[in-house]
Amino acid sequence: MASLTEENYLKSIHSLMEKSSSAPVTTNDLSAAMKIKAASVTDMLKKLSAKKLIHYKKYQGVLLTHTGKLLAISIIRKHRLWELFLTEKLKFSWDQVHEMAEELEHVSSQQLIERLDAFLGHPKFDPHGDPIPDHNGKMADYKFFNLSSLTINEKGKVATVIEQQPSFLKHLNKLNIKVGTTIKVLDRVDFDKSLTISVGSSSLFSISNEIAKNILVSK
Amino acid sequence: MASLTEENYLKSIHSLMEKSSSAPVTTNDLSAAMKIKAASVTDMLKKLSAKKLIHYKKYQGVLLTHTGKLLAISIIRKHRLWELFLTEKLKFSWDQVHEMAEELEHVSSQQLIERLDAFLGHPKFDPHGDPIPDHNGKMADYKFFNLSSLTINEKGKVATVIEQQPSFLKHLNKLNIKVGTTIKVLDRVDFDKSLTISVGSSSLFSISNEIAKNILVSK
DNA sequence: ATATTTTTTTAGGTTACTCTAAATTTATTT
DNA sequence: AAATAAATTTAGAGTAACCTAAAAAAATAT
Repeated sequence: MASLTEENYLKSIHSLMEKSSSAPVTTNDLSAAMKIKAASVTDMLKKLSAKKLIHYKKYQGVLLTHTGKLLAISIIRKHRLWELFLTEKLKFSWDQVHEMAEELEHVSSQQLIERLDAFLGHPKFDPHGDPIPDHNGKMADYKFFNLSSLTINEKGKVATVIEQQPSFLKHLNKLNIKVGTTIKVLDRVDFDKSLTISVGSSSLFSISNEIAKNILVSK
Repeated sequence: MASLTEENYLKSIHSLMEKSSSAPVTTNDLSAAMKIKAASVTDMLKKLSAKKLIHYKKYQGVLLTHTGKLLAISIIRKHRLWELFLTEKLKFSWDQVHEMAEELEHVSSQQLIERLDAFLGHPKFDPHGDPIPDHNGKMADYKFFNLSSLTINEKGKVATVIEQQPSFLKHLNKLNIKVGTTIKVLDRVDFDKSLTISVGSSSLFSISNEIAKNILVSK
């Protein structure tokens, strides 16, 4: 239906709309975000408008139509599920996966993405803490932060975890880490990215990056 | 380096070369196989020749150069690994996976495919019994057949299995099925594709399609 | 309120890949 | 070995997505 290029435009429009509090997205915004010249953007906007995926009036910027938004969200869903697959199953670190997911998200099969979702256990957040839309496009309208991304002395409240295996959850129990626990990052070892953290108001210990990157916190 | 389209041409040339015992592949062969008009094929052959991926002389057909062959094999490697991922991890049946793999094989990251290979346990054969090239491009030069693809009254000798989990292998032990065992398909139930088979010269019983499709035989 | 700057669009061009129709080369038949 | 048929290539054109340069509209400044 929509070409790979069209999908990328829709995705960019969506993400710019999210940032700038639902104001119309301008041609220049898109040009800058996508690194494509404004004149080319105009061409594509006409095309997307003809397909009724965006609302577009000359010189007035764009908004997604309902259909356009659904399509954009379905691409975001694919992107985030693939990112999670890459980190959780193929053991990539969460800073390596974006570009690969940019390619994988355009694989068209709907069935594939539903099976992937099931394979991953219907996850709610990607490795960056961004919510994964469900197959109806519904998702949490907030974002968490990866514990391993906090700066030193930053605090966070545990919101959810990525890895859901019993062995991992049991380990968290042992460390007294559960949803709602406040964690403060006190130090980070450059070599292996392991963290020294304080949990709650008392205990203080070190955890590996492997563990940290599976914990999502709110700030 | 090579575009998606170029990759598809190389792949087609390779597979036609395999079939027709290394005779040069003709423009018409490619045109038929790829469903692209002969005139367009000629254009692309010039382009691939300029890139030194094929040996091409007007009216004489084409052969892959060394570089071209390596590239073709690397795409086949990706294709077959993705097929195996789709059947083994996402539980697709082996007749559903070809088209999806056609898309996935063009995802460019080399690292991704190496990790996928490791995740799948460095498999040697895809769900159709075709050998999977290793990361140097080496592979077995023969093909097996999936037990579930045999026709009734056909016999096969067990060559290898796809699923390598201990629980599966233990089950095969119980059934007295091992590499070298001769299996004859006596009946197939339409409803669930389960098979009635005779194993060796004596026992006769029924196995599910789930099991059959993980067994590769030579005829 | 006019002049200037910025943004956006139009006009015309390029590249990759495809097509049809016509011309050329090779293969086959008599 | 010439005539015919089949395969292949050339020529010319179309589409998608991009570009630069120039024109037009909107926003900003004086």
